Amino acid sequence: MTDSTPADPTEQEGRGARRRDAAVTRQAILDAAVAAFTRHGYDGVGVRDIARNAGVTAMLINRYFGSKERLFAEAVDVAFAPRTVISGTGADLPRATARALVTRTAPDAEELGPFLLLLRSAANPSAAAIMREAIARHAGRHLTEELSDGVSAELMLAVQAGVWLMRSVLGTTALAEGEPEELAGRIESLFQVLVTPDGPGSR
Amino acid sequence: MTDSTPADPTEQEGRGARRRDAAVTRQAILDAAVAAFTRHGYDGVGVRDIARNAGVTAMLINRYFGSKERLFAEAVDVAFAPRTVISGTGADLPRATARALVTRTAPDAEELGPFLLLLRSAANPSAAAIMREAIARHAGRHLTEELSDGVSAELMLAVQAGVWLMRSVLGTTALAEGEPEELAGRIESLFQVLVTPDGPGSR
DNA sequence: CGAAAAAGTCTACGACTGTAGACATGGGAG
DNA sequence: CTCCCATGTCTACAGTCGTAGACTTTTTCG
Repeated sequence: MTDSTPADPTEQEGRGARRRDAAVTRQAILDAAVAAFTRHGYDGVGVRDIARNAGVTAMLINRYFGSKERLFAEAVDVAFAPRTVISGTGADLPRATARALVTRTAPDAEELGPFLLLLRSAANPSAAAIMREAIARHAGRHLTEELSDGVSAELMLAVQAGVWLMRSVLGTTALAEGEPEELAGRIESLFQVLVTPDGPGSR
Repeated sequence: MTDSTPADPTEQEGRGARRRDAAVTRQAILDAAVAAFTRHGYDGVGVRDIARNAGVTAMLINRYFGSKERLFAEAVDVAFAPRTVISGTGADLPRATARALVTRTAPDAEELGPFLLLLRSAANPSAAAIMREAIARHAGRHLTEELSDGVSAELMLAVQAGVWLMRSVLGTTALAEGEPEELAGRIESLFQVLVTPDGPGSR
C-alpha cells in the first residue's frame, strides 16, 4: 500500500510541512484518493494510506470529507466527470472509442481510468451504489444522448468494462498479449453493432 | 455477513452437531465458501463467516485447506468447472448464450454464477491471479476450441462479464429494468459478430 | 503585537482480520 | 469395552480498520 509518491513537495519547501491551505490540502487528499481507490478498490485502501500519500494525517480526511465513504463518493465523481467514456462523435464514434479503449488498457498505460475504479470497488455494495449514481449522472447521460438509446449506451459501457477487466485486471493471455490493431478492429465491430439502431439482427 | 443458512441441517439431527465425517465437512466448507465469495468477494468475507455457514469453526478451514487463499482457489475451481460459460453449439451458440446470460442475470435469479465471483473478487491481486488461471484452465479452453480463436473467446467472456456487472452488480437502470427479450436480442447480435471469423468489419 | 480562528496532529478505542498452538471429543478398530 | 487417532473447538495474538475527542501549531486580522 506504500505508493511511492510521498507528499508532493512541489510547493516550495525542500523538506518539512507545506504551507497551510485548506483548499490545496483538500485537493491533495482528493487526488490521492482517486489514485488509491483506482489502484486497490474501496476496501483495499485505508484512510491512513490515502492520508500518507497526501502528506497529511488520517483524521484530516474525516474533518474535510466526513467519512471514508463520502470521500469515495467525491473521488468517484472526479474520476467519472472530466474524461469522456466515449471518443469521437457520430459515425466515427465506434472506431475512435475502440482505439481509445485499447490504448488506455495497454500494459504500459499509466493513466488508470474510471473503469478500473469501477471494477475494483464493485464488491462493496455501498460503493457500487455510489458508482451507479455517478455513472447515471455523467457517462450514462452523455452516452445516451449520443446514442439516443439507453440500452445501447449501457451495453457499450458493459463491453468496455469487460475488456478492461480481462486486459488490465485479470491479464488473460489472448487479450492482454494480442495485437492491438486486431483487437481494436474486433471491438470496433462490436460497437458498430451497438450504434446501428437494429439492423441485421442475425448473421 | 449473516447469510441466513445456518448449518445445513439436512443430515438427520434436528439440532446439535452433525455426524463427524471429514469428506462431508470439507464439502460443506467448500460450498459455503463458493456462496460467500460469490456474494461478497474475497476481501468481503472472513473465514469466520464461511465457517459459521458451514456449521464449523474457523480453524477447521485452515486444517483442511491450509489458508483462506487456498480455500479461495478451490472455490474458484468449483465455481468455474461444472457450468459452462457458453450455451449451445455451432450456429445456435450466440442465441443460446445470450438468452442464458439474460436469464441468469435476472433480478430474481438465485443461482449466482462464476461471473459474480469474478467481479467481486477482482480487486485483490492474488485473487485475480487465481481466477485468471482458473479461467484459462476451464472456460477459456472450452470457449477457444468452440470458437477456434482465443481473442473471440475472451471477448465473449468480456461481454458477459460486462453485462453481469451492469445488470447484477451495479443495477444500472436501462439494463436492469429493460425488456429481457430486447436485451437478449442485442447481446445476441454482439456474439454474432464475434463468432463470424471476420466478416463485414465496418458497417 | 496579541488574540481569535483555522489547520493539522496525537492518542486511543472498540471491532474485526487471518491464523498458530493447545485442548477437548467422538467413533471405529482391537 | 477400551484405546487411540482423526475430527473439531477454544483461547490467544499481532495486526489493521474507521473514527471520536483532546490537543498543538500556524495563519490571519484587528
